[in-house]
Amino acid sequence: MPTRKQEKVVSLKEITVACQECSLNEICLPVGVDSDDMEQLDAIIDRKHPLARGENLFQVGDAFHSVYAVRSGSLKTYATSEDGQEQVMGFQLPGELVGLDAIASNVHPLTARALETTSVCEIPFEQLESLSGQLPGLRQQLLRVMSQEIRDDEQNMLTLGQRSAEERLAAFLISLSNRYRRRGFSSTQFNLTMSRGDIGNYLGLALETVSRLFSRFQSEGLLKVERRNIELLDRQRLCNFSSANCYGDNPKPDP
Amino acid sequence: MPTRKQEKVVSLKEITVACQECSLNEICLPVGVDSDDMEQLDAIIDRKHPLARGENLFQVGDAFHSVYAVRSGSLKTYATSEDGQEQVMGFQLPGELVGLDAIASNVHPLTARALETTSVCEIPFEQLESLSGQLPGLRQQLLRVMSQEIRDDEQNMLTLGQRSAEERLAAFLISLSNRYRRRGFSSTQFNLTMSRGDIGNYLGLALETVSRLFSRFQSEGLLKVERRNIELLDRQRLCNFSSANCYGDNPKPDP
DNA sequence: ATGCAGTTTTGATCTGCATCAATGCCGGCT
DNA sequence: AGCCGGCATTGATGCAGATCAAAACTGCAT
Repeated sequence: MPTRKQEKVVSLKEITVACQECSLNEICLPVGVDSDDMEQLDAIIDRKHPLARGENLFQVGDAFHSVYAVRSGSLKTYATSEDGQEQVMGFQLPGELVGLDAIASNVHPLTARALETTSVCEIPFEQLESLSGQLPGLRQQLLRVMSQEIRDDEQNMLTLGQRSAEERLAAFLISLSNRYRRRGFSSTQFNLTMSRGDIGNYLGLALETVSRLFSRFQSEGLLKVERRNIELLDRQRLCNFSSANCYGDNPKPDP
Repeated sequence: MPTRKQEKVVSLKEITVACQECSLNEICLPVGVDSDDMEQLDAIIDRKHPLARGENLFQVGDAFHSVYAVRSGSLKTYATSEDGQEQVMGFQLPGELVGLDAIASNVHPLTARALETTSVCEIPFEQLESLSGQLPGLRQQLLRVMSQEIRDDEQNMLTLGQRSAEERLAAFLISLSNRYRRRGFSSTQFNLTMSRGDIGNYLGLALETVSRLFSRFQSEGLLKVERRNIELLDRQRLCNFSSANCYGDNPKPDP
């Protein structure tokens, strides 16, 4: 996350912010839910106190009761195969939902771990589901969010299936950049909250390959990287590199 | 599909089968929907006449109006990148739904093409969505189906991200086998309705690699392959090969 | 400060699979 | 029947990226 200076000094006392006042309002579940309805949604949402870096929100095999929206910080989700190795499935930034993959089986198929101090909203699924029966806006939004997740996963399959290492990393950085911009953070300068190993694992690459590519991108003037701090210097060129469609990706420079 | 002798002689005249009488009833959307409710679901479903091999059900960029359930035959879904190359995202067998990835954007992000003569049920999404507001069973089932698709895509990411060519093909065959069994077909002998190229593309492999692996699996006594006809001879060993969890995969031999 | 553990970088080597190329096979069409 | 075009098999070669190895850096605890 871009700034995390305050993590240690902020009061751990829970500060309750209603959905209406939440700065993520516009990019979280409530999109498309009108304000009368939002009160009802708000009523079932539980704000938990923050997780420390390395703490698990839930683990593989845990019974499924709730989905979670990230309020601040970030998570990684990963599966563990029987031989013990991890496969990172995704990273969640503020405003994004986790746990939707557990609805079908009622058991979490992935572990969600905090990459930094992270707070989430807990949304009990049974209540969300039944509320969505009464509120068409909420129901539609829930379906849209799930559909988008399917879409994103398909995009990842494409990346893993036929992109080169360089294309994968470029696409990953552009995606992060877009997601940060959407949330009002800088899209050209941000902190990677995950390790090189996590990135490589997620992209199907060795961590050494990720590290080498960062060095090469830097030497080619595409970006500046210093440990986990990234500055994208030539977003356009990076975008071309990624062989993703970059339409509307670069509408205007950051504020 | 296992048997397709009748394709050419079957009457093209549409034979309407209500969901209640459909043999896919138990594995399609109606699962968990009681019979009173099913009549309502049935009323909005439109049975289209069959697609010929190579025909598209919908294409990239088409406006989204409906999701479809495969009744018989099979489809592949694929994206096309701007440089014109395909990425196969999945194969749909009878009882499976296509098009759920278009809800978020209202535009189909993939093309769905018939791999053989294929018939589908069209389910207008607006009606499905509003009906799901009234029928909790249907709503829950819809969420489960979407959640399962997210789950499956995650599984594919794992396969693409860190499995060897041999593990990928083994996992693919086991998955097909399971899906056929679920539908009441033989799980040990079936026809691949897709080309080697499609399989390779889907698995992130060159078609030559797929071909070589088939030959090798055959010489190792794992299976018998003759053109597109597959017979799994040692499902257990193949399953171990796939390094997927095979619990409950092999409960009993085929009838 | 100093030391230590985790992370990252960089270098050297190896290998699985892609790619290129050629031949064989089957099914459809005339 | 015989030809043609798409699909599949099989072989030879090359390379992107994995793996192995070691050094450098960062932050934390003493």
